[in-house]
Amino acid sequence: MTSATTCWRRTTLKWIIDPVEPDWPRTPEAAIALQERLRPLVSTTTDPGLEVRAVAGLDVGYADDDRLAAAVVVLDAVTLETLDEVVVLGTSDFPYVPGLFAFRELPSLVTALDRLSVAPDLLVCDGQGLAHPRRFGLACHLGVVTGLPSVGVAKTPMGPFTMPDDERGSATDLLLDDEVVGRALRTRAGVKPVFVSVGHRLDLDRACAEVLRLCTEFRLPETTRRADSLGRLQLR
DNA sequence: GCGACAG
DNA sequence: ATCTTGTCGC
Repeated sequence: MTSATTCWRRTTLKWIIDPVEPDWPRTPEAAIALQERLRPLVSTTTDPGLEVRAVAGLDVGYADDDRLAAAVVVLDAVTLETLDEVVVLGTSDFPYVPGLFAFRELPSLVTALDRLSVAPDLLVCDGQGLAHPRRFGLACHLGVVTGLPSVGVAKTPMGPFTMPDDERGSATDLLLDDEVVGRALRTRAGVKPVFVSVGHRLDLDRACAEVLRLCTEFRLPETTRRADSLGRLQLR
């Protein structure tokens, strides 16, 4: 059982849901059951007073063996100055299964988040949020367990989509089972779009606006890029 | 049944 | 995810 409304550890972040203990799934069946149990907790509305000052970028890099590096960077949302960084070395215990991606990366990411000394206002995750077969991708899972607003930014879509216009900022709906689950967002002209979906405590418009704001120079948000290079560096 | 399927 | 050279363009 997940123990609700208790702190997992007492640090910068207070965990709304016990993130991994004691019943962390070890089988696909148990993982799907946990997703379906947590899915109703997802919120798609933005707090009226939400101000994103500190943005966290999360990414996991893999080595040749079964080692991985979970990296979290916290940036000033305006200046993009680094406020905090944490890297955690771990192993991949759960196989990569589409739809269960979170179970591979979430434990190490949670450990990294727990070691932050600056609390972020928003989590920018490398993967899907609601654009997921059970509407509970990595970004939703991280959002729900931390209680923080979160957004998923994926490099490839889960399903078919229509290509947005070439202009930066243009977007098209991402549909799954006749339902809008996110957007294909052009973050830079002449470059493939990214696939944005709500994770938690955010509406889709705001999610896209926050992502666009972080894509100052490249296709991917600066948060994701920094976390990626930090993890890559630590793996060597 | 078969293929597709975030990283 | 990761393995990689060159190449086009700002």
